Amino acid sequence: MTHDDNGGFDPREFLPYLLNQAAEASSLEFQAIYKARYGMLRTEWRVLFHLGIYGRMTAKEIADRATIHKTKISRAVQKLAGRRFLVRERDPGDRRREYLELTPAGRAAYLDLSAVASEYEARLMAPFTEEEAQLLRRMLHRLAQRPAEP
Amino acid sequence: MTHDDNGGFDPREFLPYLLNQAAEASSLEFQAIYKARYGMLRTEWRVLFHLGIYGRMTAKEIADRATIHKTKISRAVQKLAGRRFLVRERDPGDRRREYLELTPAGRAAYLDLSAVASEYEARLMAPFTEEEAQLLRRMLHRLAQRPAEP
DNA sequence: CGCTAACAGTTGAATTTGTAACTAACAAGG
DNA sequence: CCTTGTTAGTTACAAATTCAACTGTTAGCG
Repeated sequence: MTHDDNGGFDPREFLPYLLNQAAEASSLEFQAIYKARYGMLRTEWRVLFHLGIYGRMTAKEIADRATIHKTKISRAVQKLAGRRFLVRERDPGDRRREYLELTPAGRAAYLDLSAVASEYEARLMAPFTEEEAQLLRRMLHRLAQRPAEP
Repeated sequence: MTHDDNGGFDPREFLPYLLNQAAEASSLEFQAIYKARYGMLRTEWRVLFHLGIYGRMTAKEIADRATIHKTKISRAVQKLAGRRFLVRERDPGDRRREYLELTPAGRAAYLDLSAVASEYEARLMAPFTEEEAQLLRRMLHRLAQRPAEP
């Protein structure tokens, strides 16, 4: 043997690595769609989706829900506002905060893309049974919880 | 309701999104370790691991096995070589190719990190049964297969 | 009040990544 | 040999991401 045998540890079976590969592969195709149709980046459609689903909210709220850094949100919001997909409105009660809301154009894009996402997801899950799919979701949710800092 | 209800579609349940969150959360802690101890980036430790496990091989072989773009490999190899974690040796039979091999320092880093990775993985999987863990792996492998282009 | 700390959001500079084009080496057919 | 095509690996430039510092605003508290 020309190399170490470290107890059968295989980097291709390392969970964070596997998760990464699956995540990348599974977003590739969908990414191509929102990029081609609306020139959006990933963070942009995430913001769009959050506003589409939950309605009017601030950048901070989106950042917390989606666990996206605030600078990414800030830049995504700028682009979406520039394309008239959303409007910003300062909160009169707390002038640091700014409410974001989709315009009709933004809503149309959201509806279009969420329909595509739905079909896409169905195709991704097609090889699995309903039980498997549910278990997968549960496990991913569990893994996504960041361990608390002391 | 102040927003659209799009057939119950929730971005937080969208599979590519969930995979991403889980992947990010699960690599965060480990990333901090190899970054702090060895100043490595993700691609760098992947290259290190591959060489540690499979021994001497070329950049192309690593790229194929790990599905990492060759430019990333190239830059990772440069950094690892600069830190004397690996040595490069041109193949006399085909002078385009270059064999990569860990130095003792590289091997030490690999052994250290693979031990950490092993424990880390065990902790990640601890909440699940053995059957669940195996199913998760199978599903991730399946999802990671990119659909063939026509 | 008046001071300090915290917060929402933005910006600029440094890193990192992605895309394309490039060099150097080999291979195969005429 | 000599073109044409392919491969391994590198580099240059643009795009995206990260990190730190910044503005403006509110909150807490002596």
